[in-house]
Amino acid sequence: MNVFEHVEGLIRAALEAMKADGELPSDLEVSAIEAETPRDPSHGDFATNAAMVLAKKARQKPRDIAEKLKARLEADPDIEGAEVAGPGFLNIRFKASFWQRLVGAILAEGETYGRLPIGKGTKINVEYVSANPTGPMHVGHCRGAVFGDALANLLAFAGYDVTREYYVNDAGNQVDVLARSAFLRYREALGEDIGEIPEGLYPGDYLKPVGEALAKKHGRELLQANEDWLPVVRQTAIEMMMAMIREDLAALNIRHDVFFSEASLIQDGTDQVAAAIDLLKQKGLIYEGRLPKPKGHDDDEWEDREQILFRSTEFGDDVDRALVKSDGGYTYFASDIAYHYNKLQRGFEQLINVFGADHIGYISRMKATVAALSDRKASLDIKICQLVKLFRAGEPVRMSKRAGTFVTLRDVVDEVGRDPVRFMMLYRKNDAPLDFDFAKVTEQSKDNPVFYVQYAHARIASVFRNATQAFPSLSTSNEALAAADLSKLTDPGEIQLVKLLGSFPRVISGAVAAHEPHRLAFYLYDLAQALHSQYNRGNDSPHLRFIDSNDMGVTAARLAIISATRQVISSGLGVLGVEAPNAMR
RNA sequence: GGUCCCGUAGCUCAGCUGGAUAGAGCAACUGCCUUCUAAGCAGUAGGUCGCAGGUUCGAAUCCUGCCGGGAUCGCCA
Repeated sequence: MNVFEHVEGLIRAALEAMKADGELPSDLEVSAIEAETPRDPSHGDFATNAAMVLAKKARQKPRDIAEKLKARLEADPDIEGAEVAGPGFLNIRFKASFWQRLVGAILAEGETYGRLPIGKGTKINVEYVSANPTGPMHVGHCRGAVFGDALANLLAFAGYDVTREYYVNDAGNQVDVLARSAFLRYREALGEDIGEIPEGLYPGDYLKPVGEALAKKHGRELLQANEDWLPVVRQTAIEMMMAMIREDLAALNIRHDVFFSEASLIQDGTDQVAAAIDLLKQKGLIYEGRLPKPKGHDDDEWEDREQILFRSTEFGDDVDRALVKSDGGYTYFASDIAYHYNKLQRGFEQLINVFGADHIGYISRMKATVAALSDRKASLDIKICQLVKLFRAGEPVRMSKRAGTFVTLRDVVDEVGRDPVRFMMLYRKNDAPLDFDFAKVTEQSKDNPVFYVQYAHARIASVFRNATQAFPSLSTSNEALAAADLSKLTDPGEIQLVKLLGSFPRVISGAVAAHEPHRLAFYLYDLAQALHSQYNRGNDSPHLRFIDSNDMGVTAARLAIISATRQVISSGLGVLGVEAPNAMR
């Protein structure tokens, strides 16, 4: 049950009735009206802008429409009353019985509460992380990883058919550099003194195991003068790097469905890059020409040359893009075109890419690509995760790959734990920069929203443990609690909590539409706050405690509320990929 | 110089794609522990939503121009 849809339905029905009775023009379009929760609780449970939205087309004053709508709605048995306010708002107040019933409805829906049928099985591809397989992931990758994963969870929760995908950049220069770096470690593993790792190669110790594995498997047979060994070493190195990356992701509870190899685009005699470019050529979007020299930095290496270009400007990009390098190979962008063509061919109607802030400049060309390849039919949304600044007790953590002082994703997860990392990464809008302080994230206090939300869940579990002791005969299943006499729920704080539970589906639908999981994190914080608040009222006023040892009936009704609350917190944390514990340590 | 993001309370940030008197957490001040786990709660104080125009019943939100901060700027991945 989605209370907002329910209320909007009531309003639309009332408007239709008004049309039928001639109070509104019969051809009036009514779909734009909305119900929302007023900021000020004294304005009632819901406010609708219907009168103001319709006033112009109906050629009536907003307040007049609102008055007529008020009369219609007040006939509804669930509605306590309505008032016309301000320029034409209609504030609607529901009876307590309506909210009491909602508790039962949420319990009846159980785990499916909030799982809106928005996605309807739409095939959607979420590509995230996609870190180069040349070393361990650093903290910068962490945010995109968590964000992408939570977004994928969110979409799945809302009924999309989600594929979680990782694009492996296993072609091109960087993986050759990786191979050469690993080859040095191989020689080292065979007993050679390799000295300092030369500039331009990867110096990290993490390649030592690769060298050892190569030595073990191949002995000395790779020691050749020419570089025939390169493909072998490269493949082993990439495989071992990807294994390491998968492990790191698993530490964050992240598992992708597809690891898509860039190299596979041009393997086994097929050239998907050429095929994708051919398609664009057929659409008249490929031509040979010159690009203007980019301003801003004066490099002497600029070479004005005739090259093969994709007319991305036709789809909103600010300059056409090169597809073939001066050495004859495809550009990275050309591979990207092929890769996204491949995604489209696999039947995805919607694509989402999660990028780091350093890729902002690629948004318009990628959108142009998908628009061109799909004749503007498929949608591509690109979510940017801004940089994460690390702090340790207020001091920024300086990182340098050379000095070996860069902080890996694994370091962070091992130090502060999976749940705090995930929640903190999500407790901020994705395109806002994030300060991540080890001290604060590790602190188990109210300063830290993770524990605050988890504690609400644990506290409910604790109350249930106590309740079954106080009333051994009381059945605490959702079914039994839903059947309790919920009319005993009359305290304003209790009703307030129910109202908040009622807005869960709306939070989900908003977060899904905007592709913004952080909204859910903030909602859960609010919900936890309402729970703690009501719990604490019981300290000041014992008759408000969830457990009234003299009254099993009222206890059952209150357990119904907090059981529904537990359900929503559990579902919400589940989407965020954070554990919902039954006890805090 | 071009493009994109950000600018909201002393600090860190929300603000439900245009709604009413702009919210939360820290920090400050005032209360509350023989507790259904105080890892908490209630309250007070704190804002010209960067600036100036525009769009309309209505703008923190949309448009334009400035100011300030950041990212990025053929062929690299």
